[in-house]
Amino acid sequence: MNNKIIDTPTNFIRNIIEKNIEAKLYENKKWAGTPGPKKNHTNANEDFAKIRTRFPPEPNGYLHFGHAKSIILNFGLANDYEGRCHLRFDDTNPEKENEEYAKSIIESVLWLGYKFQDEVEDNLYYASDYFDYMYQAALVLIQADLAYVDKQTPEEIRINRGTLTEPGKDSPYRNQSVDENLTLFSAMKDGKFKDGDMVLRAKINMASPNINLRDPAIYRIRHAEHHKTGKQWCIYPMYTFAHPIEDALEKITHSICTLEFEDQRPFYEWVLKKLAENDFLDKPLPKQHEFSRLNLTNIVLSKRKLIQLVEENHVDGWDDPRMPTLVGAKRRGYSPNSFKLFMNRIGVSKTDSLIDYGTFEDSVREVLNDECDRRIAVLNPVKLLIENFPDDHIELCEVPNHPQYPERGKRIVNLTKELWIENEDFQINPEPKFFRLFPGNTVRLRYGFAIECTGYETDDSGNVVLVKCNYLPDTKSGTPGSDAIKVKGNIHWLSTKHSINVEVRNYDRLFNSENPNLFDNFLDDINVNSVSKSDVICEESIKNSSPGHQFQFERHGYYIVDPISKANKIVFNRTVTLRDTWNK
RNA sequence: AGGGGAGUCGCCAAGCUGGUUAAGGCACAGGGUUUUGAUCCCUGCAUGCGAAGGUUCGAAUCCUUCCUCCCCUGCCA
Repeated sequence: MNNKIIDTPTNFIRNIIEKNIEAKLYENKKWAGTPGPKKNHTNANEDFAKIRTRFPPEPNGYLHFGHAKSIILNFGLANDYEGRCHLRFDDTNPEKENEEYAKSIIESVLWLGYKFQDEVEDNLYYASDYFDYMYQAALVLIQADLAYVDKQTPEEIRINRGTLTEPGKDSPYRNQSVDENLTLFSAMKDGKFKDGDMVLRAKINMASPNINLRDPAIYRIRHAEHHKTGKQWCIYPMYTFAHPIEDALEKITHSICTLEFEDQRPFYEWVLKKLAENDFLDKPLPKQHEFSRLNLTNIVLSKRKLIQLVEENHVDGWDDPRMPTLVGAKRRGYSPNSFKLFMNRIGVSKTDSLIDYGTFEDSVREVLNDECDRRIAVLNPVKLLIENFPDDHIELCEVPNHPQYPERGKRIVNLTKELWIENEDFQINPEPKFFRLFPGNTVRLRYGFAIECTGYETDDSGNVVLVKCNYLPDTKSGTPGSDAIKVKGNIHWLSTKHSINVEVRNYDRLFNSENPNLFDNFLDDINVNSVSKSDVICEESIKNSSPGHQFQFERHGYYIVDPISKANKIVFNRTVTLRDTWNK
């Protein structure tokens, strides 16, 4: 089990890294201990980290399952190849980002079990900490006549960019002098212009078949307050310009992103190459590699749609256990190891894929089977009366916490004359192959006695309200006589006098169809029955559990104590049911 | 239509500098163990690698043509 979580199968990125290491690409890689341009690193020692990767979220939302894939990939690579993985906030757009998101992101990465700060170094970074460097990098490009300030309106820029099949047209400002560009860019920085008045553009090729190379904008004017730098800046670098620089300053070796950035790679390389040629950055330069993003059935993972679900109250907040966010997963009981096992199972490639949600749930079951102690709960109770049982007798039954791990200990559950059993465990007229309770049949009360069903009572509408039985005195579990009688059925039970009520919340898929994104409006596909609440009977030992405690309710599934639980009312979220092949 | 990617079993995914019978996982089917119809353990599961040609003693791996799907025309990331 552990090995399945730790041992990651090979993939194309690991192959690249191994080839790079073998080619001694990073033998003389310098690292000053903190990020910086070439002058900071040249006299530093060789980097002790064999490779460096990074997870670079924008702090404008909560992390979701897709991010988990990236986190596990990047941190996993660093761990496996004696490297380091940086957590870097890509906060280059002041209008969308804030500290609350950043805080939650940090918590989620830690929750998954990854560290970016230790006694050796602190690798928590903000792109906004590099704004000075980025400004310098822009100046380097302008001075090399590789960037210019464009006074065209956004509309003009759009029109002159051309189309997918037609080349663009050069801006009338494209051949401004270096001095003019320097003056203008400086004025931009000093707040002399309004948002959108002008923009700094890289000078590459307006006729490139790759639209991303048609003089992309690299700096824009935004008179906005930044969550980290306040009002210090009114110009901000674009992602496409900032990202390669961030990577290079941090001496990242492998910059791993999703497929939609493939077209961007030539520009990523252009920026690095030009800045290295002009002595701003040192080698080895980072290399970008792209993998396909995670797609799962019956959920949505686009940030826009997740925001909509929350803001329009289709769910109860970002951490609603139905949400495919990491904060939601935590409440739902999807443990970090579940994610790791799942990611190892699906692998990393460049193929577009759509993975069945059931595959994820299977990984959850496999991990939770090991991680969770067992408890007893009767979800849908009906009374069972043991007619030949002494009225006030309490039989103490030893119950193991985990059938495969005796070292996890045992607990005592009280057996009495009147019990709760599962409604589904009794049938008046048993269907074929049903081997639980029915009149005349013998089953075992799990960890207790074998019983024989002697009859039942119904109410006026024919519902069974009481099942009657006799117990077989010499059959108690763990005693020599217990094996004397063989039964096929094994049902769980709880004493009506020694049990407590708890609330259980059952969750189902948030969307009805495999791919809600195919709907004109994905909300039309929402599953209106994705949550149901019920009161259930639980064994007494559960009352000392606190939020985050997770159990398997035997024969049912995995459940986790929710933070909204009160002392007198514990609330459980159902993580996932057990596999059930009975109905197949 | 221009550019960039991808197509190997129901779902993933190795292999792809050509050379044993095309790894592995999940799912599925059958059998065994089991005081959870759970877990666990066995066994089975692509003469086939998007299609058609070609090169070769030999091709999923090389060449040609074709087909399908995804991404790109933000002063978002």
